[in-house]
Amino acid sequence: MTTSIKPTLIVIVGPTGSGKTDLSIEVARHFNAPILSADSRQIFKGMPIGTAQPSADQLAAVPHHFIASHNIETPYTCGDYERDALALLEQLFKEHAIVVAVGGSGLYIDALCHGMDALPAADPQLREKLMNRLDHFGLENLLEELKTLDPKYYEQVDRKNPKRVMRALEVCLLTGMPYSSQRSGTKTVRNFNILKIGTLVPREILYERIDRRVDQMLAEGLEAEAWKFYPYRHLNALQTVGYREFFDYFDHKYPREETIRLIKRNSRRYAKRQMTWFGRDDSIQWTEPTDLQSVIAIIEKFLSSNRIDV
RNA sequence: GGUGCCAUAGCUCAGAUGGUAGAGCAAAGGACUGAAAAUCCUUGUGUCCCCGGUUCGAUUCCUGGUGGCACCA
Repeated sequence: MTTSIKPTLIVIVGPTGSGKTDLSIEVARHFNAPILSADSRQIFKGMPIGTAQPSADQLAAVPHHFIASHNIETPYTCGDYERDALALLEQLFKEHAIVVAVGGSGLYIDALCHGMDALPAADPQLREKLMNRLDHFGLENLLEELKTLDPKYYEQVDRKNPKRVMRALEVCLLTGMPYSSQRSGTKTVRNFNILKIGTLVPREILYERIDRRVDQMLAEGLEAEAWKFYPYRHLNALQTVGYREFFDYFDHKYPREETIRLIKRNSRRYAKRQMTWFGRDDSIQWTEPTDLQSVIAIIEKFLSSNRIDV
């Protein structure tokens, strides 16, 4: 007896190195679901080692979307992701009751699950102008204009963070309206159910795993992968842990040993930031990622409570 | 075995003519609406090796231990 056929998106989140990928494959296989990646870096082509993309076997085992699908030279943002992912989901839900989303990019997860406000996308020319102003006249100069155009946001913005200030100013200038007046602060309700599962690993163990994984990446040829991108190092896609440190190494800023230390350290710091981000989302159910049975139990319970027939 | 030097934060070390101490690195906490693996904010965590002595007061000076390093044997 099936009444509701509202499809379900199972969202697996967690810090880097916590076992999201392996878990997502298992869950996807168990429910015969495709995988939608929510990772701002794995989406790019040519970065399999540095971004720890799923292995060839894993990619063959379950259909994946948004893995190695985009070119590094084409800028891609969370807004693009929301649009593209929703369009894809609409297609996938025609064939599947369940889709598994996995990723560590908190903003992408939020864009997917709750939507972004209808703000204008970045305007490359304006952004360059603002960056020039920042370089020549300093952040104060930008803040002064923001204070005039959007006093409300000026009060709440992180005034030491150039990216925040520039984006706010950018929106004001692009729309002729205050940035703050266009931020709804509300979450879009999707026409599919969402279950968020977080991969919980004790920090000490996670950090050890990150260190080991970096060693593994090096053994697999991270340096050569980074070297290949050296000419493209200024692209946003390459502002990525593992590559940046090698770029500096190629510029002889520090020895190789230091490069490795920094990659490990920065990966740990990245994981920490992810934990902070996901930690405040109380809709996430945290579980031990290696305990597949309990993860499946959580999902089954959710499905039955939402009266979904699989 | 002898002599000398050292012992302070997780690590490397600084310091106070005696008033319970601070840098770098590491780390921790946080923010986050089209760059998000980005960007930004905050925070010093301490039996100053141990037992005594001098002193109003010792992590600081002194005796003796213990551990480490160097040199001489």
